[in-house]
This record gives sequence, C-alpha cells and structure tokens, in this order.
Amino acid sequence: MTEGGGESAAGSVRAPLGRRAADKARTRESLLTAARRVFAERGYGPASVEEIARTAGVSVGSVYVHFASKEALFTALVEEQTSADVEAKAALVQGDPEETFAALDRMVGEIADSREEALLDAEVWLYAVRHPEFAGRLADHEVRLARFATELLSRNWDEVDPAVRTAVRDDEFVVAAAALHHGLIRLRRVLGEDAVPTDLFSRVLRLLLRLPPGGANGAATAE
Amino acid sequence: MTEGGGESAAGSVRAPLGRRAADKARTRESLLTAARRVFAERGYGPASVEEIARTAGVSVGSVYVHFASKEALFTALVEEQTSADVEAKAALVQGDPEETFAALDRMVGEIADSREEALLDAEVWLYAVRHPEFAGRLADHEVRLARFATELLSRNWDEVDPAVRTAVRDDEFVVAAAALHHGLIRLRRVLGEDAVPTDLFSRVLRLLLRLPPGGANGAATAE
DNA sequence: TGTACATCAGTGAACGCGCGTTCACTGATGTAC
DNA sequence: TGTACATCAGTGAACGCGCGTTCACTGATGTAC
Repeated sequence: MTEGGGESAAGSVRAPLGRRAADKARTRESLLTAARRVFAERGYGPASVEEIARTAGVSVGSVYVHFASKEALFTALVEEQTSADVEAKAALVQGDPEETFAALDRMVGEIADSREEALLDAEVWLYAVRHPEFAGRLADHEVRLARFATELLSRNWDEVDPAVRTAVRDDEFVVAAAALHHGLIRLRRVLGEDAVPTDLFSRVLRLLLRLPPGGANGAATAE
Repeated sequence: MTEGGGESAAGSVRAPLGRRAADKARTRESLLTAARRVFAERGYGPASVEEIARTAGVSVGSVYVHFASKEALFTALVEEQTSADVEAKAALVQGDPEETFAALDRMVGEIADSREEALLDAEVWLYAVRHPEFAGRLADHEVRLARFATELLSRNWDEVDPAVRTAVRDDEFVVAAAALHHGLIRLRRVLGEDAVPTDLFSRVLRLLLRLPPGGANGAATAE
C-alpha cells in the first residue's frame, strides 16, 4: 500500500523500499490466485486451506498471517473479483454499439469457456443465497452493473421501436439481458459450444431491440 | 414397487401385502426428501449424512441400507428430481399458447421463490461441471427439455415473423428462452422480487416472437 | 390358528481420516546508534 | 560503514473436532409346517 520512497538507493539491491512489504503483498496475491483456483474447482466447503497454501507455494500458517479465516479469504477473493469485474465490463462496453455487441458476445464465451470463472460465479451465488449477511454485497454488485447498463441504454432508449418500449421498461430490459447473459453461460457449459453459440447473445438482443442484424465487424462467429 | 397382492387379508392389519417393503419404500422417500433439503441448504460437500438421517428421522446406518454412499444418495436424488421435472414441465405447457405463457411465468416464480429448488438447481449444475461422468446426465435432461420445447415451438414456427426466423433458428430460440428462464431465476434471488417480476419472462418471449402483449387471462402480475 | 425359525430394515457406537486453526519458533528485513 | 536489537512474514507440528463409513446387534415381519 504505502509505496512512498525517500531513501538513499543502495546500488545493486532491486527493491527500492519495503522489501518485506512487497514480498508480503506478493504472497497475498499468490494466495488469492490459488484460492480462486481451488475454491472454483472444489467448492467453498470442500476446498481445504492446506491445498490453497500448497497451490500458492506457502505453508498453511502463512494463510493466517494474511486472512483471519478460510471464510475471510473467500470473501476477500469475491470482493476483489467483483470490483475488478465492474471495471472490466465498463471498459468493454464503452465503444460504439457494434463494438459493444461484439464485446458482450466475447464476454459470454470467455466466462463460459473458463471453468474457473464459470464455477466461481455459481459458487459465489450459492454462498450469497446461503449467507444473507453476504448477499447484500453481491446484490450491490449486480445493481451497480445493471444501473451502469441502464444508463448506457437509456441514452438511445427513445430511438428504440415503440412496440418494445411499451412492453418493457429500460431497466427491465437490462435485467432480461443480464439474465440471458447468465443463462447462456450456464447452458453453454452443459450443452456444449455448438448448441449455444456465443453470438446468440447479441443476435437475441438485436432482435429484442428490433435492430438490424450485426454488421461486418460485429458478428464474430467461429470460422 | 411390487404392489401385487394375492394374500389372505388379516382382519385389523392395515398393510395388504409387504408391510416390510412398504415401510422400506417410505423410509427411502423420507431420506430423499431430507437429502433434498439438506443438500440444498448446505451444499453437497458440507452436507452431512448424519444431518440427513436426523432430518429423515432415522439413524445414520439406515442411510447405507438404501444407498451405497453419500454420493449415490445425491445422484439418486438428482435422477428422481430431473425425471419428475420433465413430466411436470411437459404437463404445464400442453394447453393453448396463452395458458403456456402464464404457466412458464408461474414456473419462474415458483423455482426462484423456493430456496430449496433454486439452491439445488445450482448445486446440481456445479456437481455436473465438476464431475464430467455425471455431466452427461444433466445434459441429457436439458436436451430432452429443449427438444420437447423445440417440437412444441416448431408447430407454429412458420407463422412467426420472418424477421425473427432469419435471425435465429427454432432450436436457438429455445436455447435463448431456457437461458432467460435460468437467468431470471438466478437474478430474482439476488435482486429481489420487485426488480425481477416473473411475468418479465413471457413479456420478453412475446416481444421476441413479435406477438401482441398478453391477453386477459395470461398476465398474472402481482396485485 | 399356533409355533419355530429365517430374513432383513434399522440401530448407534466405534473406526480412521482430513479438516481449520493455533502457536512456539526461525531467520530475513528493518531500525537505532 | 558496522553492530546490536526489534520486528514480523513465514513455518509446520500439534490440537480438537466432525466427517463418511462399518458392523455386530436388535426385533418386527415373513415363511414353513
């Protein structure tokens, strides 16, 4: 954290300041990365602290230097994951509409095709439903995403076909789109890539908004 | 199972035949019911055989009279659940289109609002993704449902607006609808009932198919 | 119907095992002079 | 720069505990005569 640095530099020594602090931060990152892998693969309950420590290349005791408990490690992981998620999605979606559709399709594909992300996603949802005191945080995240998407959509909402606007509100549209997103990821894992092509997401969205099918750069189908 | 019955009835004794077999079957059912509750609430890993037995009102040892292991109990449960599920959905959807839309909305609401069903759903998905040898069974189930829905849809697929038919095939439409279904259930648990009304499902479907908004009997919104 | 024996669903204490967490200890890094 | 001491990230054996599974036993139900 405290990266400041007034100190007489010592020639060959690489670390400019706080070698100990830098090492500690690196260990913490290793633990979070390992935790993501192990929690995803085994699930929260069956994941063992020993396996997480081994995957990170440290001893069990070290885990407790950084996190108060297995549960604290899990919630810290989710915290990092969700805040990174909002930023990533916001960045993806900033371009023109055609770019945005393509980016959304890529997102569906990447999450569904990454065991780790897809599993952790479901694991976090389950944990939230089972731990009401934690559910609020996931809801906040989901709400923040939805609000962001709604704002984006509402810029052009007036131009959308009136038949659509009378059937659903803009915020409802966003919820439906998010549901479709989650559902496609889930089904793609079960039914396979062929039955659930990633560009189905944008094709259905366009259909819903009564926009013409994707242009040259948008539809990035396989082959 | 074997309910046949050539036997000299014995006055006050209620059971007509196979008292022992009937008791055994009842215990098995109790165990499956308890297992559904406990697996849903705790998750497969953390669920304890002892808690399942206690919930069913029997001893731990009894579980092993009926099932070879905790895992066998779980897969038996899923097997029963999925076959019952196909039948239930098939029955719900047999009526005229208006009835069908209303029934689908009710299904979204019921599953999402039942902790047990929503949790078990996610738990089964996770188990399937983590156990490839089991994934096939869930895929079969999902495929059977999709094929059934596709068949139902294709009866009237020719009457659907051409703009829709050129954008997605009928089986792709079914996948999108199933994804929306799963996604809405998931989001309803996180965002709450108000943000995710159950009739959003049929409203979006109608919008997608370019059908007019629901009739008098269809849209069963709260209040 | 009555009696003697066989079957088997259900019991619960006992088992070996892996878990999350603790804690006395180590040694590299940081600080004071 | 050099020395003595303080700090603290990291170690790993040890702990108490709850788990899935087993098994000798019980007693109600089923069967043979």
